[in-house]
Amino acid sequence: MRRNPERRQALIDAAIEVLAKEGARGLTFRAVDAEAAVPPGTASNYFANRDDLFTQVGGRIYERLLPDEATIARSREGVQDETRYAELMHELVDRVSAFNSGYLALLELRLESTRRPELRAVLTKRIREDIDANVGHHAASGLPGDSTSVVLLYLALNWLIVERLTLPDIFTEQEVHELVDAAVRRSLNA
Amino acid sequence: MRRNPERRQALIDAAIEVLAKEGARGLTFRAVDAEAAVPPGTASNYFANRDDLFTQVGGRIYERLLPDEATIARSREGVQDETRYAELMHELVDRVSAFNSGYLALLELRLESTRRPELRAVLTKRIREDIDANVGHHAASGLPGDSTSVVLLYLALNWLIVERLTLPDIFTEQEVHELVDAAVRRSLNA
DNA sequence: AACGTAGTACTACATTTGGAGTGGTGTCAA
DNA sequence: TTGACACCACTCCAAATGTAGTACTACGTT
Repeated sequence: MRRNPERRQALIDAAIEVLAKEGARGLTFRAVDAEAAVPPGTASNYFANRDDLFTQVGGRIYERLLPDEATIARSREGVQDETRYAELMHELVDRVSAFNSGYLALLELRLESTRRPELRAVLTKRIREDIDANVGHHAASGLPGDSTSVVLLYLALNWLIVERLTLPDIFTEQEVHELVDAAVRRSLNA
Repeated sequence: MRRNPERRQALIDAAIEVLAKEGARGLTFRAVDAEAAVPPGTASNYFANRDDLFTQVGGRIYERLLPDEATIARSREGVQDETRYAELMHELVDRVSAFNSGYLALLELRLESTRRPELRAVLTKRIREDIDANVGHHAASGLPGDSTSVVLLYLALNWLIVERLTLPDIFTEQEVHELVDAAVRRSLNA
């Protein structure tokens, strides 16, 4: 088992792209090698088996989807009212949609996790933490709404992103925009 | 190309199970043969190629997820108020969750459709029709809320089902129940 | 009632594909 | 000089495809 951490990370990031492009079943050592532009056989040296590869990707993917420090800091600026909330949610949807392959890869992982208990455990942990962090962050921010608002928004926006990424012709850009606004407005109404 | 319609349907239904169990990449002629308990090579005779198989499954899956006539008729009975609406949404979530493999298969198809234009066209058409039908049905029912309510509910409940099917430990049964109630209540608040 | 035919089911096989894993060699740096 | 890693090549294995050939069944014809 090789230990070079940069190379390992590069392989995992390549695996994310492969997942998005080829699907879970297409995530093979050889495909990762090709995507990362390293010689065939390399991924074999870095991951014990496919299960291991999936689990490591599951551990990493979430880091890449979350906003960075600067973005989080920026989100705390300005008046924290409903309009601001909507603005933040638009940014969120755009940011996630922009890292297209990351989100698709996460969906692939979710489906794959129905067959891989270890992966499921990793994802469950990460996602629970994320939801809790969102609720906590919201509570501390002074933004309107309660914890149920946060979760309802989480639900609606997630599917909106799925819809946009998998079947982009269902909703127009305009409709997506209006739906984000409506989701914010109505979620906040306790 | 064989024509026996019952056999074809049995193969497609088997394909749905395979999709849910093995994922999109695992949907092979041989796997369908095995799942349908027919001799190997049979599926080859019924579908021109994998693309054809995907497309035909995409055409059928939605029929199996939609409520039957009796259920629709029943949904129109009684007072059509917010409480009733919530009741119907609980039934919806339970019904879809119960046909577990169907919903997972649809998710697999969505992801696969990013790679198969023909499949994407079929799914887009079906899902547009479904959303429009829901909006129309809602308008005629006398239930409270506007068309945006219907779509927001569609978004939130879809992801709630995804969450429940792929990572069942994220929300408890109790939380799922409360989220459905909250989603109905808040979506209706224009 | 016997026959012929068409469509389908079943079986077997030849071929292709692609991936896993490993061992050997080269290279670089401590 | 030694150890860790990159690179490359080769073998083995598993699985799927598509089709050719045979058997069965139902139905229409005479």
